[in-house]
Amino acid sequence: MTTEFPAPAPGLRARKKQRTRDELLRAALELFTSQGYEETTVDEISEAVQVSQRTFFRHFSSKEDAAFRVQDLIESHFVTTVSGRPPGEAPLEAMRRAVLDAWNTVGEAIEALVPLELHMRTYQLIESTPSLLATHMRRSADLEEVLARVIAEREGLDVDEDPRPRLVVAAFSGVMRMTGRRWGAGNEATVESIREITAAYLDRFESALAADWHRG
Amino acid sequence: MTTEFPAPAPGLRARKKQRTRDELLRAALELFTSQGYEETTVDEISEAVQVSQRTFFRHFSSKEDAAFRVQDLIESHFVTTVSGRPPGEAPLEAMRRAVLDAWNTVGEAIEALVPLELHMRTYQLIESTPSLLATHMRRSADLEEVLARVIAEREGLDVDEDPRPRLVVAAFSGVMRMTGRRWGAGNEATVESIREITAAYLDRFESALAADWHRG
DNA sequence: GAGGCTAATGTCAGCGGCTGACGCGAAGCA
DNA sequence: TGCTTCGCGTCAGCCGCTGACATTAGCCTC
Repeated sequence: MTTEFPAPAPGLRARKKQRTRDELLRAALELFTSQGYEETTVDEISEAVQVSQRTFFRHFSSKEDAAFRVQDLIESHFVTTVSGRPPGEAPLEAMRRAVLDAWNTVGEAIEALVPLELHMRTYQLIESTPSLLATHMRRSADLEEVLARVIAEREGLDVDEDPRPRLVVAAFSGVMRMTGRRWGAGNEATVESIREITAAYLDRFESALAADWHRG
Repeated sequence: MTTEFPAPAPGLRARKKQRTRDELLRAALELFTSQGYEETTVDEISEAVQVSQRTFFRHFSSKEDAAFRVQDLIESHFVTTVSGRPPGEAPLEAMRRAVLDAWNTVGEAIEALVPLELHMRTYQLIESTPSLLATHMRRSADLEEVLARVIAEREGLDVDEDPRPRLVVAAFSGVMRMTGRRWGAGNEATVESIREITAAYLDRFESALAADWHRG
């Protein structure tokens, strides 16, 4: 556990670097959420961490990059979880379980970067800031593509031949976007809250798909 | 027709202004499509029209604004057309007819701004430029909201009470986004081509919705 | 543990998008 | 004709972002 193979005990330099990165991220999100994204200057962020502006851009490719850093983590976490679902599950079921699972386990991973509550506020900010929302939507489209390929592979399908993987993912993503929006608009900025909303929407969605629409 | 109420015969100054605006738009799109959006400088655009950079920003709130000016026209044209459909038509049918109608009539309106073919190339550019695509998707979401309200009003529904308007519009928009993408990826950059693709996709979509899925 | 090597940061100069302030000259109007 | 308006040019400046070079502090080897 101390000096093993996959953990080559990062040296002081690496740790310092990581610390700077973390502090920059925290300061950025704190400033973004407290005074607005557009209103926050990269100079302000760097100054808050006592670092030059250039250093900020060495750690984050852009101001937006900082805003979406935690999302990166969450999304890759989700993709990994989906990939790990047993092959027997139907695609929608796998994604449903994966997203609920993910919300249970991703918390501590987030917490290692920034306080969970800070991320929740950041997400609300993304939903309410036009330029960030635009990027968020494009990123979601990218994620859909990745998911479609994962699902296609699970089912042994060619994503360019069979439209169903993309369709399932599109429907699922639609529901997820809806929940994200609904949650972002509300006041319950907690993980439990988003888990609940997600579960509720997915349940309704799936039962609506499965039910006989021509009966009650 | 000459000096009527809604057309107060624009004076020389107004015409000059309009001319400058048109030239700027054309030059911008021409440069965007020929050398790329990010690679084009506002200075280049202004210089091509022999005006100061400041003048560009007096006519366009941003570089992006120029890229989406024609889209603005098309979208408002489409919304107007939908609003004008007879109330008897079902929502999906109204939107289907509106979009096909719109493609027939919007051509000359576009042509009044820029050559049609230039707009077609611009659309393809939007689809293939990340930052523009992001904005495009956010704009589509805004348009969905507007459409949902139009549909809700047609049907005498409250858009915040009944989810169906938003659902229908979401499904319709999904199909439209798909056609836009497919068309943008292809080589047939003509209005006829996009009209054909649109009609084909909508037909398949509607029949898929209407058909009995449990029979061949 | 003294040397050189390297990686993280600071500094500086500069580009491109965008804005406010001010002045000018031409179009509109009395 | 003279006054007003308004479209435009100019200038200065902020902010996001980048390349180039200097500096220093961790590290690595002898």
